[in-house]
Amino acid sequence: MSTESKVTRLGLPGGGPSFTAPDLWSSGSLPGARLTPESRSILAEIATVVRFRKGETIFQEGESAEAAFNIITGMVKAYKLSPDGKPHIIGFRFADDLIGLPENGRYVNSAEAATAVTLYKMSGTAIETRLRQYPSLDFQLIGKLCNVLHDAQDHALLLSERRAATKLGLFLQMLEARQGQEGASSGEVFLPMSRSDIGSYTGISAEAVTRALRELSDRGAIGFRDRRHIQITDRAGLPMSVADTRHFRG
Amino acid sequence: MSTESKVTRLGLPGGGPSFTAPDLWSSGSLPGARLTPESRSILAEIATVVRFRKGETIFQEGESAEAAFNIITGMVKAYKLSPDGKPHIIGFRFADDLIGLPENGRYVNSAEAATAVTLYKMSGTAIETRLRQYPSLDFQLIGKLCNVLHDAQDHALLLSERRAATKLGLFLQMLEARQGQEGASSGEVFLPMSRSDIGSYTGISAEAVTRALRELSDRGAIGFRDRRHIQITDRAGLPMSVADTRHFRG
DNA sequence: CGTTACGTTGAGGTGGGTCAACGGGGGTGG
DNA sequence: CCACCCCCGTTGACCCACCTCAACGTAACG
Repeated sequence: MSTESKVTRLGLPGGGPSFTAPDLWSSGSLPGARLTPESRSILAEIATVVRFRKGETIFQEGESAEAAFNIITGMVKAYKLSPDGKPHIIGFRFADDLIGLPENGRYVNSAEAATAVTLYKMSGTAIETRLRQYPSLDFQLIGKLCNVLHDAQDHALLLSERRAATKLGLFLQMLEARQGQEGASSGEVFLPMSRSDIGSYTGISAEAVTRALRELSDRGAIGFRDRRHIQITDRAGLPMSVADTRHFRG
Repeated sequence: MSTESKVTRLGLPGGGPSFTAPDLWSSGSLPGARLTPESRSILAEIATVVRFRKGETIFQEGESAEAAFNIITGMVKAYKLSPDGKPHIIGFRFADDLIGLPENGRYVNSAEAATAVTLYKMSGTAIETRLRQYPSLDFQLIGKLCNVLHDAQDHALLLSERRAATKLGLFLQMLEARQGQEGASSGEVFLPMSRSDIGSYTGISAEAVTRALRELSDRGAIGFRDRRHIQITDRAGLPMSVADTRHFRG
């Protein structure tokens, strides 16, 4: 299923795990500051590089959690199973993101490779040992967790919107912010995932995704370069889709 | 607005902050294990007790985060503002819960006292100092964060459900699990919050909350003792509200 | 070039939003 | 202690946005 290659401490591509960790109370450094070289070398001792092909399952909800992962390249879909058994996407994870954090020894969600991905794989028990030894390390982990938590809360806020166009507007803003971190904020958003995946994340059907994008396009808020590349032409117009369409009463 | 009382290290009611922290990889102890007496006394040094009356704001999204809070008694509503300015409840917090965790020095959501509440208030910079000194302390904090994150993901899963009755079923299950931790799992759920608050949390209107509860009642899944106390009479029947009502095609 | 999955568009049905009206309970002031 | 009031909860009526299904167009893959 997956290829796994042992690497030496010095041989890790990119110099070892590098998930970003914003500050907590002291807002000194910029959001997105990476692990210190020191921390990275500590984690590099226990990291291996693994690869998954598109569509492969990385881990599943409820499984005994033996390792956490740090994405090097590619995109990962994080999902949970609804009570009726259908999967719902709870997040898209990109380079530098940390996935596979457990609770009580078990994964709390599933993860699937949305594209071909390469990951650092770190044994949980080894991480735990290192955390107890190096205070600065888990301090950065706490910051990362706050970041993931923030994402989850934003997702919930998106899901509580009623109109499909508003959901898509927020979704595009989220993607732009993510992609803008690592390049010029060109105003163009890349959608690597399918309409169906977007629907699963935003809580609407794939058809409604198409129609909502068309609505935003008709409204002049966005433009299409192709089906996977969207230009944001009116950034302020994205979230306002609720207020002005609101049907007033006589 | 709020009463604040300095307390000595030994004088803290209950012996100091006591938020629960489940294990990460090593699933040795039960979920809900509290801080060790050692950790609590460390935090007790920097904790004060504060009180808020029902309806008072504890902190607001975007404010400079000077302190984190640990609930002693009462219930707190955590909410965020939608892009259109309306508040959406993202969680209900109870005794032992930790609130006010910041990102980049600012609160990421607002909190309001839903009942009269008493809290431990801990200065952020003091916590940060302690975390750097005592590795075991922030290790427990990491566990707590995973727990909060899990809650946020469950909330998102609830919001992605379409039928109101299913949302309410999941909501009742969540409340029962929370309340069951600290007492006999009597099958009775207490709803301290208003219908409107439930609607805000589940993403539906207050009227729809009433109708969904009635639907569950008609279905035999729940029974009413009064408007705030619900008996769960068919636990398995709560989540199935989607599948069986599903309109089939000919 | 065939096959398959994805994307789009259209038509019809429905769940829940919205508004309106009423009932009930708790708090306040007389 | 009672009267009043205001807010919460409930119920009904109507309508719209989105789900569902179906059909077709299109890109990706061998």
